[in-house]
Amino acid sequence: MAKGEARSRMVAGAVRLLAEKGLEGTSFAEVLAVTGGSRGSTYHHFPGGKNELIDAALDLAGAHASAALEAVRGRPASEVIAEFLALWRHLLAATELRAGCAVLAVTVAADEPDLLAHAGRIFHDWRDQLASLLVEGGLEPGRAPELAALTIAATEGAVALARAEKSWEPFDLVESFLVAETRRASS
Amino acid sequence: MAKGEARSRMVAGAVRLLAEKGLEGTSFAEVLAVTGGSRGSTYHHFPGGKNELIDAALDLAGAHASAALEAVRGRPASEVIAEFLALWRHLLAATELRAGCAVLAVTVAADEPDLLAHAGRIFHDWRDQLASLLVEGGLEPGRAPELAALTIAATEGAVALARAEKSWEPFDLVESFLVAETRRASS
DNA sequence: ACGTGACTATGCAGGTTTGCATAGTTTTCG
DNA sequence: CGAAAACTATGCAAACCTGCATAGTCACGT
Repeated sequence: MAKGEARSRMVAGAVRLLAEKGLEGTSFAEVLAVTGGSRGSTYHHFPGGKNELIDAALDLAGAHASAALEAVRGRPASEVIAEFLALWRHLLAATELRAGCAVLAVTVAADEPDLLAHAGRIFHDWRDQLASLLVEGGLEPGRAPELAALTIAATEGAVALARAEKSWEPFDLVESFLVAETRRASS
Repeated sequence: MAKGEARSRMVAGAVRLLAEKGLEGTSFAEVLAVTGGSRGSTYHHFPGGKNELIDAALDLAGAHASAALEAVRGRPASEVIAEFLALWRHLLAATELRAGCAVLAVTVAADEPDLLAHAGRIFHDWRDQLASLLVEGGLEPGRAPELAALTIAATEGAVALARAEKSWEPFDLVESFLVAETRRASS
């Protein structure tokens, strides 16, 4: 195995487990059962213990969405919003509505203030980045922070509702509203 | 102590702990530390174990919001939306942005399908009830399911973002948009 | 008064989790 | 080649959780 690959696989596995089973369901034992690593090397890869694993997973999840958004910089605002929703649609589809957002999972179960603050930074970064993309996509600058916050909040909630209800309906309704509203506001 | 009071107190304590510490943070030990009951009587009050406690907590949390909504039946749609948001604003204010939604906490951490389905039923009931209130409040019936789903999803997300960022900004932005949009759509 | 059901008090068993120790193996690089 | 660094393998301790057992106490109704 290449250098550091075991660590990377564990971090990716932690993101998946956070999304599907929540923070407490993301134990080292579960992560290793998914990634196949060795129990004894956990504190070699993560001297900071579980918090270091979760921190790395939050960064990976945050960077994943951030990179996907950056790929549509310059496109019309409604396409930017559609891309953000497509990210979550793919996650729901790939897991048959079983997975949600890893950052949200940490937010609602965080026992340590550090983890909660880390999740908060990622949400804040997403809002800033999305607002900037919306402005570049033709949205009136004064409305961008509002629509960015609404989109992220509504999408996170819609993913959770779809998971719990085991139905695409909440997600579909929220998606069509957000895309239509953005089109109206940026035309 | 009156008959059944210990049980009721434990259920209420479970709602608070779910909102602040998530599903796994809501252990019998934690609940009893908050409500003051006795460890030995847990399986007297809850023969079904922890799942019975969480089920009861979900019902209480669901009924609480449902009753508050029912109290504004007949009022204009924008006031109905404002009331729903006020529910969560009070929770955030009372806990200095530390608590969130108990139903969402179960959704993202549920290990048992039964608990997830129970959370889903509550979300679905909220959507149905809110849509009906919006129609009675003057909203065009075709738009009610969409606006109900958007409001619940966006509010759940906004509460989570506000908690994580320790800032009222996401909640304020989402609230002002939803109220304004409802006013536009129902005038 | 008395019995029954509701409740308390204490404790235990089996499992899981984190964090670490100790020893052995593989990889990498000079 | 040879040594250092990276990694594996196994296991252990302290803490926690759930679920239950056992015994004792209180309250209420008849």
